[in-house]
Amino acid sequence: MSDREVEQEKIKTEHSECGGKYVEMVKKINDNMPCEEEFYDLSELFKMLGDSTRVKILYALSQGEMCVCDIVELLDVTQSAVSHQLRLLKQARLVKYRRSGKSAIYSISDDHVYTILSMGMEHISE
Amino acid sequence: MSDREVEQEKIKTEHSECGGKYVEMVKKINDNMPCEEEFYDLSELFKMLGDSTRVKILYALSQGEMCVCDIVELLDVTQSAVSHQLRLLKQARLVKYRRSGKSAIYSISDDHVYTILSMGMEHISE
DNA sequence: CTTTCATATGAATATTTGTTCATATGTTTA
DNA sequence: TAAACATATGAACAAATATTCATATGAAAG
Repeated sequence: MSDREVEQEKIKTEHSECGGKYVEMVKKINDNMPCEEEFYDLSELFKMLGDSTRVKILYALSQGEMCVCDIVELLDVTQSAVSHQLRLLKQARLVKYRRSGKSAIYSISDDHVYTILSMGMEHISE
Repeated sequence: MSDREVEQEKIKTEHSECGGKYVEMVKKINDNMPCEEEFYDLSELFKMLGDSTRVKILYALSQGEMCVCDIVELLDVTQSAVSHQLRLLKQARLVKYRRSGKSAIYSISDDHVYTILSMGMEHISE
């Protein structure tokens, strides 16, 4: 009996306590549950959007590419703080950048980011 | 001169240092910038999705309503932890619940939540 | 009315995270 | 090459957060 089957048995038996109304459904969901890593990645993605400084940066960049000092002006945040957050956003591949002379020009890395942001904005305006 | 106008002047003058290529754009964006509160709410929303326990809970509930002990079975998390997280999700109005006998039955509070989740999942599978 | 089951919650703890400060890197201009 | 500017980064600190443990509440069954 595989670990998975053992787990299934556990659900069938132990779970019957609380009415058992949802046991079958839970069993079915359990079979199609995304793996740990997917949930981790998903939460990491949202975590990046879960800070107001970063969300402001992303909003700004959603209006067009700009350099770090533009962002510093636009938001009321230290250059250092912006730079640290940009590094995180870059690591998460939510933004990309290129150098142009003394400046570093940042931009949103793909449209998905913009879509998720808009979805969020739509949601909160209710 | 209003505070806003003073701010505008600051952008025009101080900002000209770094090339000035984006000054006009930044000025324009600054005019249409959502307020602090909106950014706060937006980041709070995403913060709720930015934890793997909560994201698992929401995924589970996206498959259908279920009681706390179902969630505990499905995820590998303590009943206490689930309960604490459900409280946060409830406060953020991402889930709602009703009582049924001894059980508390939770469900996703509206379709937006499901949409945002799906968007996220789509994004990470690249 | 006492016991049992399902859920909630407060306090404590450990970890994560964001900002600040100082300073380093890299690029242009004088 | 030195000075000025734009950005990046390491270390330290403070604040926020997630889990655990113990226990409380609340509902149903005996």
